[in-house]
Amino acid sequence: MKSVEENKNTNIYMKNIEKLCKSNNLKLTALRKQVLELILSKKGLVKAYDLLDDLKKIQPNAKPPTIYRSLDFLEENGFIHKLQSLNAFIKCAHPKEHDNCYFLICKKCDNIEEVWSSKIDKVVSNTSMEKNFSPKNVTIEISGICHNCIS
Amino acid sequence: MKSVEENKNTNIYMKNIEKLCKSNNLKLTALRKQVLELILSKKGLVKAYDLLDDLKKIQPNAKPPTIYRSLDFLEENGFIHKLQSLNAFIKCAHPKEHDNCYFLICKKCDNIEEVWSSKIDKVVSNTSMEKNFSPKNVTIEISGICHNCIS
DNA sequence: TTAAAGATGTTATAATATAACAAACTGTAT
DNA sequence: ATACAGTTTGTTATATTATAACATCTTTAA
Repeated sequence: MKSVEENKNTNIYMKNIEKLCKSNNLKLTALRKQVLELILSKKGLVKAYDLLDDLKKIQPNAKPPTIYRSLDFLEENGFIHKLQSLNAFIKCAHPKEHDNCYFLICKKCDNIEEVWSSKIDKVVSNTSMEKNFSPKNVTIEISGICHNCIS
Repeated sequence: MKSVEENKNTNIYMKNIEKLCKSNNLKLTALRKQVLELILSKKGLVKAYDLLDDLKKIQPNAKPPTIYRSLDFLEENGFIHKLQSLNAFIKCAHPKEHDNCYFLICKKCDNIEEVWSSKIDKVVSNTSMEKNFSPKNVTIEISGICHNCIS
């Protein structure tokens, strides 16, 4: 059961996404919206097939492609991130506000912190430039122990 | 068919790995060595099941766990890397010489460059420290267009 | 209004990875 | 040498993650 506060935050988040889709001419269809809402309803990470199970409760005929297509749409447009090292998905904390971000993944409590840092961006673009490499997608995932779990 | 030069490099590489295993008290068994040699025999990336097919030519009874266990050993000890965004493996360019590294992955020619940079290391450890996060494993994969493919 | 593009439905299968238990091997203390 | 503990490998089975291919429906723009 979600708290009133959480529902409120989810609503604000969805309103923002709807606005962003409108202004970017993106089609947030009923299905895509439903999938995103399911992702938001989780505290942290979501696995594709867990999401599929959830979706099946609403749309019993949902199949893997149903989920993966929506995930593709949401990821391409920066509303969610895929954590490559975990084969899992998570909502973007600040959709359309920044390009690259990185993730601090706690091995103990599974908490994920999405961090944005101009310093990281700068280092990535500088080191890429040195190699005459033109970066498009940046994956930075750091697993370790978070502040809550360091005793 | 590999050139004389490539074979020579592979031999030097393997000698180094053998030395490292000896000094670190690691068991480079025949199987693990064989798997590593198969990885070295590829120019760049290797997929686990391609490797399995290769291994089957030598050991017809090899099964997925055969490969994955060896890959685990090789990765744990820093002799190969797993590219999380591609579900693929690649030899480590400088085994035991540095901790973290990152990868420039060309979308056009599939070339992978392994890069080490103290600047990246510093930024990762600094930003982690700011968040009171203790990093253990760092995944940095940058896909884009390499210097050869930028026209 | 109709053709083209895009989104979804559906079936099937590909690709990646691990669990669980048995057997063989390795090192070591006795 | 021997027995035992720990590690590695063999083996069967299955779990998990993801996409191909084609049909149908919807939306959009000419």
